[in-house]
Amino acid sequence: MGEGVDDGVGDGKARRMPRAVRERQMLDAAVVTFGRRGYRAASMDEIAELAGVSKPLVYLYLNSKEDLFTACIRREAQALVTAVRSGVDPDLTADGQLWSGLRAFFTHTAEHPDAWSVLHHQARTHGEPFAREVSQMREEIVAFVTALIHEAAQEAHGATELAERDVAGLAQALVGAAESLAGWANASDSVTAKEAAATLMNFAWAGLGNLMRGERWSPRHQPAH
Amino acid sequence: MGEGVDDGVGDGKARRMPRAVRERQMLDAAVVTFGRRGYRAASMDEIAELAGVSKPLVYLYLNSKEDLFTACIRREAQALVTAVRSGVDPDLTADGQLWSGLRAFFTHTAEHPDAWSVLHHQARTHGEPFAREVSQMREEIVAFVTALIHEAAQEAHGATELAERDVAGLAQALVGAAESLAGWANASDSVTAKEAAATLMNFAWAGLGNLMRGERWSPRHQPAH
Amino acid sequence: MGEGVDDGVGDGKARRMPRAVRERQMLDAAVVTFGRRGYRAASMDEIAELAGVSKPLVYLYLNSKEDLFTACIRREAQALVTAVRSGVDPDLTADGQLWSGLRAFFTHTAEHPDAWSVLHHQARTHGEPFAREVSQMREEIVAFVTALIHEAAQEAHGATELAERDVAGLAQALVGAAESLAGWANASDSVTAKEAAATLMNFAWAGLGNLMRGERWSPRHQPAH
Amino acid sequence: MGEGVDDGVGDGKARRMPRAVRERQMLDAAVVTFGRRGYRAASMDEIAELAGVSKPLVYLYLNSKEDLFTACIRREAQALVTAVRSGVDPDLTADGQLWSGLRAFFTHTAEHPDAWSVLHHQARTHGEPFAREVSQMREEIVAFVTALIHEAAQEAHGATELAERDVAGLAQALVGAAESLAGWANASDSVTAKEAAATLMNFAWAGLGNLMRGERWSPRHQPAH
DNA sequence: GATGAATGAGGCTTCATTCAT
DNA sequence: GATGAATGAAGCCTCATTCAT
Repeated sequence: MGEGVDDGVGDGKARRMPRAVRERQMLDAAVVTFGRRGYRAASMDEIAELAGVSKPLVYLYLNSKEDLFTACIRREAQALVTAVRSGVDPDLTADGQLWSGLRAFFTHTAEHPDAWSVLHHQARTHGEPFAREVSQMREEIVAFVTALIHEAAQEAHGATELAERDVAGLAQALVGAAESLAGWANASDSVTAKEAAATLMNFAWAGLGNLMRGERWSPRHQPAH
Repeated sequence: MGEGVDDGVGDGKARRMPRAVRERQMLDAAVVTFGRRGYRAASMDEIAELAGVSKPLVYLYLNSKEDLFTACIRREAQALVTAVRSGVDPDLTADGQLWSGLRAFFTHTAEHPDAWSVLHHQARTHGEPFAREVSQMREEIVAFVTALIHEAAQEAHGATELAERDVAGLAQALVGAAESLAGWANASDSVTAKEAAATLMNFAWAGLGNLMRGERWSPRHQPAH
Repeated sequence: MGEGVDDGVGDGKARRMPRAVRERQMLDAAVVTFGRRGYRAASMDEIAELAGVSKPLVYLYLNSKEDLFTACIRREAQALVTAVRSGVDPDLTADGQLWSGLRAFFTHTAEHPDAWSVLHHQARTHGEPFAREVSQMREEIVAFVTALIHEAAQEAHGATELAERDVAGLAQALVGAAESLAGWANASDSVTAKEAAATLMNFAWAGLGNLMRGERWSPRHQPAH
Repeated sequence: MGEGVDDGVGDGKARRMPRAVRERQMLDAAVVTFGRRGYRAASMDEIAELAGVSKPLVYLYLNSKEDLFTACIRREAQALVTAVRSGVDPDLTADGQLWSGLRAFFTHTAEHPDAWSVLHHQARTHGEPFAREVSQMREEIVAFVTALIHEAAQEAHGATELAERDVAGLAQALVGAAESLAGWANASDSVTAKEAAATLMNFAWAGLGNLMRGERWSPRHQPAH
C-alpha cells in the first residue's frame, strides 16, 4: 500500500510517463482516497502522494478537487454499469437475467470496494454537483431492473397488470436491498458474491411472483393474537 | 429559519437558560447542519449561530466537534429505535409487527429528514468513531427484524428450519430495502409512509413465506429461451 | 519599522484590543504594504505581520484580500479628498482656492506617500473592482477643479465663453500635472509642498488666463526658422 | 485574437523561424499580457500561449519573467522615444517642436495602448529592477522638454533668466499633464491625438511665456472676497 | 530547435479550538 | 454563565522554472 500504484520505480522523482497513464494512476489513487476518507476529508496532498506524483501535476491534469471527484464518480459509475450489463445475457428469462446481473453486481462491488464506497456513500453525501452524477447511474440501474420486472410479468401468462408506481417501488426496494447486501458481504468477507445474489433472489423472486399473480399482502390479514 | 431553533425569547443576548435546554438547542442545530452539509463541511460557526449561542458555549457543553457529532448520532439513533419500537405491538403476529414497525420507520424518517441524513449518510461516510455508533443501532434493528423472521417461522407450522446465515441475509436485505425506500419516499414527497410500507410488505412477505416453506429460487430454473 | 504599528507591547501574542482599533491597525499596515509592493506582490502574511496580528484575524475583520484593498482605497481616497477640501476656503477667489487646494494636496501626498502610491499607482493598475473606486475620487477632484475654472471665468469680466471639452481637458491636464509633481516632490525630498504648488500655479494660471481672454495657441504661429 | 500574434503560418506546430522573429512575437505577446494583466498577474503560460510557442522556448530566449518584462520595457521605451524624436523637426521654433512632439506622443500612445500601459502603469508599480528602466526614459523626455524650454527662453529676447529648479518643475508638470491627457484621450476615444496636443499647448504655452517674461503668479494676489 | 512532463515554493482562505474578561 | 478576541494548522490552488527527450 506504500507507493499506491506500482510504477515499477523505487521512489524518487516520478518517472516520465504518457499523460493517459498518469491520469489513470491519479484516478486510481483518488478513488482509494475518496472512498476511504470521504470527499472533504481526502486531501489533494494525500491523493498526489498515493499516485506518486506532485500535487501540481494532479491539478494540471484534473483541474480541481471537484473535477477530480467527478471524474472518479463518472469512471466508476461507468465501470459498474458496464460490469453489470456485460454479466447479463439478454436471451435468458427475466429471472435468469436478474440472477446473473446480481452476481455481476456483487462481484464488482466486492472487487472494487473503494469504488463502491465512492459511488454508494461518498458521492451521495456531498451536495449537488456529485449527487446528480451518481443519481443518473442509479436511475439507469433502476430502469434496467424495472424493465426486467415488466419482462417477468409478460413471461408469466395471465399476470395481473402492475401499477407503475408499484413497479417503481419494487425496483427501488430491490436495488436498495442489493446495495445493503453489498455492504454486508463486503464487511464479512466470508460471504461470497454468489451467496449474496442467492439470498436476494430468494428474498425477491417469490415476492415478485406473488405480486404478478395479484396476491398482495394487506394489513387486513392481521388476526388478533 | 432566521434564528434557527425557536427559543421562545425575543432575541437579544441569549437569555440564561437551563443547561439541558441549551444543550438540546445545540444538538438540534447540529443535526440540521450536519445533516445538510455533512460532517466536514459543517462548521462550528454555523452550528453555533443556528443554535443562537456563542461558539465557546458549544465547546463548554459539548467539548469538540467530534463529540458533538457523536452526541447527534446517539440521540437520533435512540430516537429512531424508540420510534420504531413504540410503533410495534408485540402481541401482534409477526407480519403485523413488521408492518407497523415499517410504518413507524417511514414516518419517523419522513418527519426527521436531517436526522435521517445524519444516521444514514453522514455518519457512515466518516471513519471510525462514527460509523461504529450507527452500526450498533443498525444491528439493533437488524436483530429486531431477525427476531421477527424467527417468530414468523414459528407461527408457520411445519416451517422448514432456516439457516442462520439465510436469516441474517434476509434481514440485511429487508433493512436495506427499507433504507432505500425511505430515501425514495423522501425525495418524491408524493409517496406516503404508508405506501412505502405497503410496497415493502408486498415485496418481502411472500418471499419470506416461500422460504419458510422451503421453496427456494435456484439457478437451475433457468430454461433456455 | 519593525513591528509596524506601535501597540505598546513588546511582541508575543497580540494584546486584546477593541475591534475598531485593530481594524485601523490592519488598514494602516495594508496601506503600507500595498503601497510599496503592489496589490499582487503584497502578501496577506506580510500585512498581518506588520499589523502585529495573525492572518485569520485579518480575514475575520476584512474578509478577503480584495476587500482589504478596497477598504484601503476607500479610506485613503476619503482622506485625500477631505484634506484638500478642508484646505480650501470657498470665500477666496478662484486662484486663491486653487493655490490653497494644491498646497493641501501636495502636503497630504508628501505626508502619506504609501497612501498616495496606493491611490495613484496600485489601485489603477489592477483591474476593475479597484480602478473604479479610485476613478470616482479622481472625478470628484476633476469636478472640483472644473468648477474652479468656471468660477475663474466668471471673475474675469468679459471672459470668452469656454467650450466644455476644453475645460475638461484643462482640468485633466492640471490634475495630471499635479500628480506628476507630487511624485517629483516625493522623490527628491528637497522640494516642499509649497514649492510644488507654486510651480504649478505659475505653469497653469497664465495659461488659464490666456484662454479666458480667448487667446489660444495655434499651430499657425509656427514660423519657419 | 485567438492565436495572438499573426505569424503568417496556417497553424500546426509552430514552424521553425529565425530567432529574431520568434523573439519579437514573444515580446509582442508579453507586452499585451503585461499591459492588460499587470506584471504579477500575467502568467508565463498565458504569454507563451499567446505567442504561439511553448513555455521552455520563452525561457530559452528570454531567460526569466523578470528579464522578459525588462525587455518589454526597454523595447517600448525605445519605441516611444524614437516616435517622439522622429516627429520633431529640430529646425522649427521651440513651440513648433513642442507641438509636433506632443502630437507624436499622443499618436503613439493611442496606437499602442498596451505598450503605454506597460510603461506608464505596470513598470512603475513594481519595485526596483523595473521602475529604474522606465525612469530613465522619462528623464530623457523630461530632458528634451527642458531643452525646449531653454530654447524658447533664448528665442524670447529679453527673457528673464529662469532658475534651474523652476525649469525642472515645469518640465515635470508638462510631462505629467501629457501623461494624464494620454490616459484621458485613450479612455474616451472621441478625443484625437491632435486635440489632446492642442489642449496641452493652450494650457502650457501661455504659462511658459509668462514665466519667461518674469511674470509669476504669487499668493499675494489673493484679495479678500 | 522545440516541447511534453514535472515540481518546489508560496499565496489565499478556512476552521477547530482556546483565552481573558 | 457567557462571549469577543485571537490563533496554529492545514487545505486548495497557481506559478515560475527545469528536465529529458
